[in-house]
Amino acid sequence: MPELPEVETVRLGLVPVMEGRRIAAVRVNRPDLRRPLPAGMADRLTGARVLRLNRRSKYLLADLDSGETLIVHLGMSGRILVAGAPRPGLFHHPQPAAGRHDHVVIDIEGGARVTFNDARRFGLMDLVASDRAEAHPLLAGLGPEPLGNGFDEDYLVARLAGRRSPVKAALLDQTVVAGLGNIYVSEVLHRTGISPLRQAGRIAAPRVRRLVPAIREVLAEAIAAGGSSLRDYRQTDGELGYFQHRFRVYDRAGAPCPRPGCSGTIRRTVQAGRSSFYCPACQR
DNA sequence: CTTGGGACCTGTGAGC
DNA sequence: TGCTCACAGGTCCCAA
Repeated sequence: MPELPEVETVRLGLVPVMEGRRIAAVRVNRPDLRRPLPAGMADRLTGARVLRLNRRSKYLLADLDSGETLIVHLGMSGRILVAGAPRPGLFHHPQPAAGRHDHVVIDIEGGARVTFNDARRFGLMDLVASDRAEAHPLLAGLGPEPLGNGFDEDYLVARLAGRRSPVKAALLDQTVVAGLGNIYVSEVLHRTGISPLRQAGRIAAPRVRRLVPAIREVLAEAIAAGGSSLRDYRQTDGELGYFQHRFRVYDRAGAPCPRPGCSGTIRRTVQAGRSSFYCPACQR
């Protein structure tokens, strides 16, 4: 579900309710996510103050004043929703009913309630010492942030050189660049006129270089749109993202290619078990 | 080392 | 209405 833009949108929604605030209470309804929740998580979180909320690739990282960092991944179907708590002194204002897959509920001092909901339970949480967070096995192997300084044209040319896998797979490889997923790879390849089927190492360098600004553009536009909502994904206030209305190829099999002057038809194919969408007429 | 395939888990929509 | 199948924003593990 959530790729980098969706996770960044969630982070932006959580910053105002979590940063600088103390965690008042934590309830775990189901500890068996993709991996078991860390031992004693509720106790280790309770009372800690959130210093800063960061993102690395598709991971959210909450640095706590306890010296630990909470790592959260949303998997395919994970959501984080924020609700205001009942206001003291007022007529009782009930919290929204607990949802079917509300696995972890975090109450923030001052009244906000942050709920982690994940139907498929491919998401995960872990707690690590903050000074060793980057070395965490989940994070250590990640490639550069596509919106950061460590990602540029020369780097990508070098990383794709010699690769025989399709460029679709190469861009989904989180050690090459961290944060792209199935939607945005398809969108980037359409914008650059590169077929997802093309072998990564056999794309001329000038075309590889064009991928870099295209990746940055697509991600930035999607973040500005609050991400893409297909099924599960919501912003933290429950609103849908709206970048799905701007998809040029993803989930649009049979539709005419939106590229000006192109008369092709969007096609769906399967690569490594995942759908790819592209225009066979203008993507080569 | 790289690459592909299956596994993990639940929900939804299409087709019969 | 009810069943079955395909498919879904991700990642890990294992075999070739």
